[in-house]
Amino acid sequence: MGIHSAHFCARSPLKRGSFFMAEPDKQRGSTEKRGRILEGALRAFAKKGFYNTKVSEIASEAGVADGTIYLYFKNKDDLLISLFEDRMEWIIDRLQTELKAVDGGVLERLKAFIHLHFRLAIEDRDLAEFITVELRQSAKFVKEYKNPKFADYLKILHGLIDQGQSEGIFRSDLDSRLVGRALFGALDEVLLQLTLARTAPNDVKNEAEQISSMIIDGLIVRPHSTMD
Amino acid sequence: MGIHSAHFCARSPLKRGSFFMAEPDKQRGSTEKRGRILEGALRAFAKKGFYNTKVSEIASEAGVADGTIYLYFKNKDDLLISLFEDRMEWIIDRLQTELKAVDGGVLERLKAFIHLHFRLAIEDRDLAEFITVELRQSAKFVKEYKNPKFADYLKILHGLIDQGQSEGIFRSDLDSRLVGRALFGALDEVLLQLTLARTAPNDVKNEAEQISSMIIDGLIVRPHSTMD
Amino acid sequence: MGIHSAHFCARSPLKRGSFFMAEPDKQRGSTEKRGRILEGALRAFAKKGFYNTKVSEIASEAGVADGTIYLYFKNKDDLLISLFEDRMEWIIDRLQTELKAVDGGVLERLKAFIHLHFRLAIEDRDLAEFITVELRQSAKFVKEYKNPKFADYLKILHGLIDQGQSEGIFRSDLDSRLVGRALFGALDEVLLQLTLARTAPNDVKNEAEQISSMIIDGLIVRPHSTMD
Amino acid sequence: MGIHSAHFCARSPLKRGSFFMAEPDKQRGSTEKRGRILEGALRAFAKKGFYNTKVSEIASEAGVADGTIYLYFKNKDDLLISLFEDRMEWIIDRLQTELKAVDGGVLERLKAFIHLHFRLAIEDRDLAEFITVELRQSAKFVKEYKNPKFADYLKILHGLIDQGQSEGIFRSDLDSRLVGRALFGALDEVLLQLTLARTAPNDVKNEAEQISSMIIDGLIVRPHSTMD
DNA sequence: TATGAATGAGCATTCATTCAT
DNA sequence: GATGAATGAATGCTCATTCAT
Repeated sequence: MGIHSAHFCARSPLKRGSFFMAEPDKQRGSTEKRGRILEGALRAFAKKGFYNTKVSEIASEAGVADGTIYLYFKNKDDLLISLFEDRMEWIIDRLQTELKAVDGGVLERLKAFIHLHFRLAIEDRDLAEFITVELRQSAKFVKEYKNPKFADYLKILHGLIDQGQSEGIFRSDLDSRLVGRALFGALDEVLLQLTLARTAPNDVKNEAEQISSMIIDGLIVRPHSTMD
Repeated sequence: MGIHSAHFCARSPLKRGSFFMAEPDKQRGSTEKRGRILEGALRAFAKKGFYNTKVSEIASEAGVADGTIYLYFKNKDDLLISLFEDRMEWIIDRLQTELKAVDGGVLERLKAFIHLHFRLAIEDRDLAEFITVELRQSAKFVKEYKNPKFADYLKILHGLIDQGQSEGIFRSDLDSRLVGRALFGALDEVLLQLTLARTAPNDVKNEAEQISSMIIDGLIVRPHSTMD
Repeated sequence: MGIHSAHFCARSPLKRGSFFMAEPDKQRGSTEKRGRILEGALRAFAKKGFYNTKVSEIASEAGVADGTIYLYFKNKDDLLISLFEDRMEWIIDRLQTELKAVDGGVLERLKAFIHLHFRLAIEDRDLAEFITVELRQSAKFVKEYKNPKFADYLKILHGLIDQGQSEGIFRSDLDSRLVGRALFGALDEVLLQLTLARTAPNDVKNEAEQISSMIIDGLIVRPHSTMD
Repeated sequence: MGIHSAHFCARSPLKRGSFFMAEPDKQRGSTEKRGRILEGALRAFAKKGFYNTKVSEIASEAGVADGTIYLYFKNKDDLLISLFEDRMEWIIDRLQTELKAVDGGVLERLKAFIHLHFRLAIEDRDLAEFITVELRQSAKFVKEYKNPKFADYLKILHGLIDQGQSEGIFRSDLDSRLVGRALFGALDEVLLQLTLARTAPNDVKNEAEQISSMIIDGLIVRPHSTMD
């Protein structure tokens, strides 16, 4: 994981900075252990996939005992779901922060969205592999989990499109939810290849540009649409 | 499976053309059983996913004994891979046939490709679910399977883009392989939603139009690109 | 199997030499097939042991279909037992014939017995391995089989000792059944080594001499016994 | 198993000698469980043979769960091999201890060896049955196990013969390894009968005397050998 | 809290036996 | 009789989960 791993823990671990180490310590110790388990799970799931990863492997990646995992998570499924929630929450937070900082209109923010999507993947390959590969399976087969955080993620995309449409920048003959889906699918599939092939960061940036260009050009209003 | 199931068997089931039923009969008997098992597996995998499907469930879906499966497939992994090969082969055959029949240029053929992609999904929902959900996992975690048939599929898409580029119809500043991937990703993700939501066929057609329109418009050469 | 294999089939396969091949053919065909299965089983059991040998392996060794085996034997256990019966019967026949031909007293016949025991093992290594390795297991665990043919074999040995005792040549303070057992055990164990090590025939003869000498010298009446 | 079972555990169970029961406790707990499993396996193998014994039967004999067995042994084969190692080690230890205590020459020690051999069998019938019946099969068919502990056992016997030969007490025209084998074979076969027939201890002692006498008299140097 | 030994339900796979041809 | 595809009961082993310490 390395340098960036701490960034990926949504449950802000130590924002208080109290002067006393008495009782908060235990709190932090716990939270830190929970975080270690999630990191271990991420690493393991990225490497071997959810179904091929043993709970004991996660434990050893995390440096805790098998049983400890069950102090923080109900079961293996819950661990997977929690990992999604945690990472997606972090991703969403970051997306929103960075999008807010974008200086420009909807078009620039959509481009920023796409570039950030790829940038996150470069920063944490394990996370990228995990999400690209496990998201579909788990959404469908891990109990009845509805993956609300992923829905939130899509809502951001969807919102951008909506806004562009109401501002008259994007074609309004397209269903914004559909466009969001398609865009996510395109990004996700390309990312899958990038992570599996362990493409170099520079190339990744280039690919992001291309995807961005291809999609955007298809979305902007123009005199003669090819809509048949 | 129903009406269309027969269409999805790549091993052409009736090659005989002889007037006598002498020896082909035995051949067909076992080919048919192999086919039944593949169908059962498809149904079961679509319903519960590869890892949650028991071999005995596949057997009972197929109407054969558990042990029979091992007469036709080495193990559960091999069954999954064989199912991919078989269905992808069939899809590719059909794609090629229908694309050849398209009256028009590259643009029309790309549109036809997209429509056919969705049409196939409507014809066999189980197949659509199976491919959208299991393709990624298995490509990565089922032994070292490299999924050559899927590569063939992508090659068709990739070839269309290439041709469009050399004919000056599509932007040549885009990497055709990347575009192919992105397009597949968009189609696949949208299909995933359609199948999971069990969307009505009419809406599917409409969605295909939109995706087609959105993508195409981004690919054609126009005076002012937004390429940043 | 080779040259000697035919010798080991107790059910005399074709001693008649009739001029007509009409109906005897079927008879002989059957008997011959039964013999082939027994030979295949012997080879397979010698190579991999009863429990590690699949019925289908026996079938393929014998050049028949799996199901054919069940036309001649009730089940796998029965095949094992029949093989014992058949081979032991043959061995016993040969022992009795050769012992009858021995020119000399009990002492010479006991020596001949020991030599023949080893000689048979050299003639058919598979048979030797089969009997040394499988006899104990099967005697104990294959149903309630009491191995009457093996009892017959021991009776010959036992009878020789008895006779020697009543003739005053062998010590009569020893239980003849016990001596028989011990002698068989010694021969059997040494043979086990010989067959596993694939010792050359010449050495085998030498070892037979030694065993014979060692045992005999302990059995004959002498002025000062070490009986404690 | 009963009274004597504890004796048969080679891993010396009480190495502590400390006054405190602090840390050895855990150690002993798992060693004890390993021991219970070996005892259960011995009982089960003696009763039904290796191939007819289910792992779950061993578990229930040992009073542990099926899975527990795999915490201590790699698989069923490993359990068998471990059982051999453990029991043979114990037997060898005891043989060496008792032989060292023998007051007398090689002759007395050989007699002691034979008597101890039988005595051990009476003390633990299951062990006797297990070794007499399973030794051969397993040596040959359980993986590539070479049974080094059994080789050690034979070495003791072999060493006794060697010593007797160099002291001029035993005939030196016999190969000591061959004599060792033959002697073991005789003892083993007689033991097989004794255990299967559940002979009374008194008779066993008598039989040991006879075997001992028969063999010894054949080994000592005498003016007129029958070596032919 | 934390541990990790113990549990036992669960499952892929095998293989002796059957039976339609 | 002969075949060998089909059967399905049987079983070794795994691994998520528990719980005594």
